[in-house]
Amino acid sequence: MAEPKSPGGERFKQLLLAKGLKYTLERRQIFAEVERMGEHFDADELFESLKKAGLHISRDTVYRNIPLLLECGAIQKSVGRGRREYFERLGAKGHHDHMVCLDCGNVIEFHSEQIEKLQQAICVEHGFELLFHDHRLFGRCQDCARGAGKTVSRR
Amino acid sequence: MAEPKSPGGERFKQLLLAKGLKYTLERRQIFAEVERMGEHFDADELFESLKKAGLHISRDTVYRNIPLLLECGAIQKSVGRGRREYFERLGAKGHHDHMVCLDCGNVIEFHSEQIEKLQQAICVEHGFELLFHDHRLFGRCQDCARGAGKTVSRR
DNA sequence: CTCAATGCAAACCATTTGCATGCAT
DNA sequence: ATGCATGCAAATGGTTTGCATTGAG
Repeated sequence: MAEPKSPGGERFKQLLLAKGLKYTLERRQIFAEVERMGEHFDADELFESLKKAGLHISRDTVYRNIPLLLECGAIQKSVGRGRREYFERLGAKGHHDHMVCLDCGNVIEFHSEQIEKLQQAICVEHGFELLFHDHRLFGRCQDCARGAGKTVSRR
Repeated sequence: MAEPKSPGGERFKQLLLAKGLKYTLERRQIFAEVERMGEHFDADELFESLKKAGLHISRDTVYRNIPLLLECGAIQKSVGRGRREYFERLGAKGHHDHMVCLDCGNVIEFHSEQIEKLQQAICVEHGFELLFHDHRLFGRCQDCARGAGKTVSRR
């Protein structure tokens, strides 16, 4: 099996190396699958995807490697429905954050270079090494704000 | 015990009435406790708070009433660390955000007026009515960064 | 060769649900 | 009276962990 050539793959490998962790076949496969995944997914969907691809990697291994994927910036936490933790691939599209409509559940993506920079500056101030972040704005989207407060649908 | 005089309390009562639900002592107490809670909390913290207040309301009842609190706008979903669902009192003032150390779990608070303003501006751009937000930075705090990264401690 | 990674199964634990009883309406 | 609400206990289900085995370095 070929070495991953994507820049993300390199970063993943570097992280493992730097931490003295092993660059196993499973990790390569999980990483590769992430790059094939849709934009949003949860741990179980990733696991199912691997299974469908004919690989036999246990769900546990997927779970155990998610922190590493987060740390190397391959994925970021995302907004999910229900109890599951949702993730999001950080592809060519790059990093972005979310506005979540509390009424209809709709998610709008946004990105602000300025905010990213301020964030980074704050971390430097505190001697904090920033690995990834989670920035969500909750409120009402244009449509729902117009339609004005009916029942607040949960879930 | 006096009737709740807060506007939120009225709204809560109205909602129950409108739905043909009962305005029980427990519901009154839960609601009152929410108004005394800090800005962010989870179901269990709310339950513990009630217990500390000398009331004997079961955890289940707290859980069962959270949807109603959401619906009447007393609280909104927030995001917290770990597996628990976090909530946030609406109308709470003085929002601050957090840096979470992935190694030691330590939480550092920060606040940036500039970021808040940029956030607000982005929302206006999208016609999004911002109610509250969640902004967390994950990484390694000064102490842990110095001690250098070995184990990927989760949690 | 050594220690970390994996798979399996069992454990966890926040949240949910079924059921009998208890109250608000 | 009527039927939703509560408390208890047991169930759920996503995630985590212990342990024996495998495999990367």
